[in-house]
Amino acid sequence: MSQQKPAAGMESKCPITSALEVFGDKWSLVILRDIFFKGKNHYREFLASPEGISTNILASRLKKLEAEGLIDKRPDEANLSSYLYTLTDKGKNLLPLLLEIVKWSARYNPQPHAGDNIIAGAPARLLERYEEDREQLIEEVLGALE
Amino acid sequence: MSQQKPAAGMESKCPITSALEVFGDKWSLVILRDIFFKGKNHYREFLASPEGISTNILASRLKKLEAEGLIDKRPDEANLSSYLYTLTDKGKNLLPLLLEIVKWSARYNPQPHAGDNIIAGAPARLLERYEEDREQLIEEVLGALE
DNA sequence: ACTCCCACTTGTGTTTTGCAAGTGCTTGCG
DNA sequence: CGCAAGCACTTGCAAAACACAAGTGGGAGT
Repeated sequence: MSQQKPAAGMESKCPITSALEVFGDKWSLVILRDIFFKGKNHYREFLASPEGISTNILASRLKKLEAEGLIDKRPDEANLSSYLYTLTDKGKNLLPLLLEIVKWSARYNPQPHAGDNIIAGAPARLLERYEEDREQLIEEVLGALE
Repeated sequence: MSQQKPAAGMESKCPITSALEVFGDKWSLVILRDIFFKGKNHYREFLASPEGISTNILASRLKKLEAEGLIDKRPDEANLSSYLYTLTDKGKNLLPLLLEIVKWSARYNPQPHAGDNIIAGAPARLLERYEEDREQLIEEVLGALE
């Protein structure tokens, strides 16, 4: 079920192409960002993101991300009528990629000033730390997910 | 500063969202990959990639990438009826991001064996070098673009 | 002048996405 | 219990993006 294999008879693909098949769409990385940097875990929280993902697209993306093994879905013990979406190791290992995106974007697509989230709100400090001590920053962000 | 709610039509965007608006589609990174790793520079070369991009989509992506300042378009001095598409500095600085994708993909989406391109063909060696001496690898790939 | 090659554009059908509304299960409350 | 409210979706339909095939116009070669 969680096994990912190249379809039979399929041309072998380059790493970039196969990665794009997993998260190379408009919404997957936004969802992962919400988990990594905003501490979101619920369907309703992803829906509330300012980008405004549609309910059907969100549902299908969560299903796909789970099928690809990037996230796990389980009942929320604290609220039995809802579910928790959390990163698997495979998903967590996308953090360096996300940080490279933030780094590039901070350099070339500077934003005026944003409010209430770690990456939009404090990219400069985050990136400073990224340059200084990348590994520890990664550990720290991952630690905050628990 | 005061926290700013996303006002109608003018919400401040996070670095990830704004980056995805630039290259977060099915084809942009494939085109950039062709330039970075396959040394391609012509419309017809991008068209010949095994992924099979459509002519209209390729044209629109090249236009968009140029508009975003990731690539330059200029006449090919060696063949005046065609154009060269080359990376700008802004585009070149996406290399670390591409390499992170390759790294993640090599780890979690392993490919059997591929033929004739640097990343699909020799990801292991490339990534070994990435771990050992990231900066020099980046310099080297960029140097090969000249 | 005629034919290639080249970088596109145009037209048409299909797939993906966006939006609004609805569904079914669960929970809290009188 | 009965009922409303919250939750995670699903469904139906319109709009947009995309794939595919064909065509266009300019330049170069012969």
